[in-house]
Amino acid sequence: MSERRRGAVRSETARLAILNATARLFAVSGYENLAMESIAAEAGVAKQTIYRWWPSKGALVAECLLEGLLLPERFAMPDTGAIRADLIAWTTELFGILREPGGEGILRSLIAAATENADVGRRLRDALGSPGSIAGRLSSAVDAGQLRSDAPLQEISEALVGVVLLRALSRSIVTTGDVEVLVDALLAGAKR
Amino acid sequence: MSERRRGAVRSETARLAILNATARLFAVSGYENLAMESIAAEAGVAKQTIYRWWPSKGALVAECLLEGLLLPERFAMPDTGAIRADLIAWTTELFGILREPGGEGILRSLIAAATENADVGRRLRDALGSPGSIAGRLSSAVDAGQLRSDAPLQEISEALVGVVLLRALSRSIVTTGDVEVLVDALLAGAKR
Amino acid sequence: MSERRRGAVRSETARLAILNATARLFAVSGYENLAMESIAAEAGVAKQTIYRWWPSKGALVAECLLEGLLLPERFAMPDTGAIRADLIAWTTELFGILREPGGEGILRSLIAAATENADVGRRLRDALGSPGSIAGRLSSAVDAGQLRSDAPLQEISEALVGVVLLRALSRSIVTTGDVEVLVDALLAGAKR
Amino acid sequence: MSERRRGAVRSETARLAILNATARLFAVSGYENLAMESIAAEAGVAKQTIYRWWPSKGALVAECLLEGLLLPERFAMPDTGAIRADLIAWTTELFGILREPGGEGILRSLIAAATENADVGRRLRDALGSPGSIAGRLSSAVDAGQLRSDAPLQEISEALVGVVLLRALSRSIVTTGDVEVLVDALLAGAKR
DNA sequence: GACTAATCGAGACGGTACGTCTTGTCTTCGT
DNA sequence: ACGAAGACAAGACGTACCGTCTCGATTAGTC
Repeated sequence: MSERRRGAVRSETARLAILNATARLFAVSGYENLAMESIAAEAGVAKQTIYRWWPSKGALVAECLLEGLLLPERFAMPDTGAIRADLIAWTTELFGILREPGGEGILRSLIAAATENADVGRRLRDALGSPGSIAGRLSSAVDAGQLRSDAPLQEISEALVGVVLLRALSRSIVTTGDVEVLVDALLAGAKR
Repeated sequence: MSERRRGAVRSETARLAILNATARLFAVSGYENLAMESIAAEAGVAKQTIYRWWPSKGALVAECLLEGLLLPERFAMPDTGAIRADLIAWTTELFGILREPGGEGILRSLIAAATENADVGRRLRDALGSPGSIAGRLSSAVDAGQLRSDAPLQEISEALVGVVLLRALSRSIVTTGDVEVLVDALLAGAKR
Repeated sequence: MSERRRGAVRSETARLAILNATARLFAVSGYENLAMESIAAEAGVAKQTIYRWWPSKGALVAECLLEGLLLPERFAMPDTGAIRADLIAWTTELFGILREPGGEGILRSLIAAATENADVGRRLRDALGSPGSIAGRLSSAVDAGQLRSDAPLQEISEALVGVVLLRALSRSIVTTGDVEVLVDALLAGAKR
Repeated sequence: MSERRRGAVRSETARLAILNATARLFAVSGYENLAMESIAAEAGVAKQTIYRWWPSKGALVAECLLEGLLLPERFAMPDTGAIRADLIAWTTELFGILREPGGEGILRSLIAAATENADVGRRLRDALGSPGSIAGRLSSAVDAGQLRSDAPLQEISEALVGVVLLRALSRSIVTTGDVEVLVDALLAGAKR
């Protein structure tokens, strides 16, 4: 016996307008200067419609992140068979955000969001180093016999992403050579 | 002809009261909920006295950080001669913040401050992995012949600290075993 | 050819639930703090069901007033034959509202409703000084030869009620003696 | 020894801007539609500056009333020596508000304000029938021997004002003849 | 019995205003 | 000149209601 719901159904139009407005304003203003009132105005939506479905700015940004609206879609891990080259390519891409105009700000804004909202934190880690990307690639390298079967894949993933975060926070200049050194340092103990 | 300044001189009492009030409230409320008005009230000082000397909340927190008022004082790098054991001890200490009640919040608050203020970012990196601590220890291990002379010391430092940040942001549970695996992974390629 | 309407008929249950909920909440909250949403909730009714039948809060309160749900039922004008005594008794009863705990608030709330809604205004005047009560009693006193036939009955009625309103608005303390003085003042010119 | 205050002093400019903005918007919108945000905007003032000094819209309107910004300044009681003529002139003036375009709305708005705020109620009574005006005039008529010394001056005053309020609430049409009838009815028992 | 309309409870929606909070500047007086 | 006290403009916060609309269920004539 189904417990029938009653009343109007959630408007998908409004939901998408809100998420898109959030993504657009996030890119422009960053997390700190992102105002719920502006999101509502930009989305052509009442503030209460946002608060009805998301408890906080953090949760809203988290959902944007999950929907892939905040970060470029290019973080697919390549798989050419050569694990070192693939990692370097991927990490270079990742560091690339920091080199773009405004890219550093976006990443720092995401970090700021993550400090406020646990979901953003988890999704940030996953988005950058998700099972589908880095960890998966590493374990397929294990299968291919390129890495030792007891290599600390998780730690290597986290270290790579962690360095990116630290560089974003400390406003360090990122050079192209850094990537190779870092990848080699991390792979050193994992190679066969 | 002396270029003597005139008028009252900056009150050291007020300065210390402000810094201490900031540190106290920071520990209680975190960075986001830290209000300048509360700091002024807590310090028994006028708001203008804060703004006269610090341009923003971020700068104020940065100075607290620099003065060692925000983080426990125990991050001195040990030097027993055994680089692996020393790194494990130090990293365990570092991860220890995350395991303490409220410690995770403090670290996340510092990260939040770093996203807003470049000084905090730089000082956070230095406080956790400063030349005087980890980098210095690593280079003395090189001198002692324990690590290769071309070992990527900077990258190892940053990876260690980066992992701590990532764990703080993603609210991952930190186990004691993680530290050894991480240190071994990072030292693998650096050992002689 | 019957012009009969089709479809479900208006629910009397709902209508009564709404009126009763309105009366109940009006007594508790007053007119200003009376929310349509609360009425709907209290009545177990959808908001639309209210708006389908009443155009506004004012109209709803007006109907409550008309149905006698808002004011005590005791404003029947006595008719003992002695016009002065009857008027004093009735006016005392009227002033009595102001002396009861909360009664002043109810009257003020009705005045507030009257400022917004013409119907409430008219019904308030009629409810307090309707032909069936004060004006009728006065004209029967004329018939009985107690009052002059050209006595300004309407003005006397309005003055009595007006004084009650003014006292309610100005939060004046009402004493028992006031009533006699007032009635005598108003009857003075009307007596034979 | 004076307990000297410190800090900036209240800005008279802001105070006047707020009161004038309130009076202007009150005349246009009435009490119900008078928004604190509009007042702040119209006055070029922060909302907090209003709330710092007045606890509510009612209190703000009360002060406007006290400063004579809401009602025309013409309610001075004439004193030609003839009490009946003076009373008729004054009451006609008073009823005049109701005959003006918008005047009825202003009076009803004031009544609405009075239902919310005790000060407005008291000041409304005083503004319309203050000791300086009607009650004073009546007692000088007593001195002049035109009225009996035991005439219920207070009740006559209140009845006059009360009728005006009732007419405003019930949207009754006010004719010129009404005034004379009313005044005569009230003076009847007071004359020598 | 199918069709058509109107009602109902539920509740999402775009809006407006609320009263509070914090920021960073400015003003006043005392030291 | 500096400090405390604190008023100020600006503007975001999250909440409360408004009146409208959408949804599916139900009810009552009409065909």
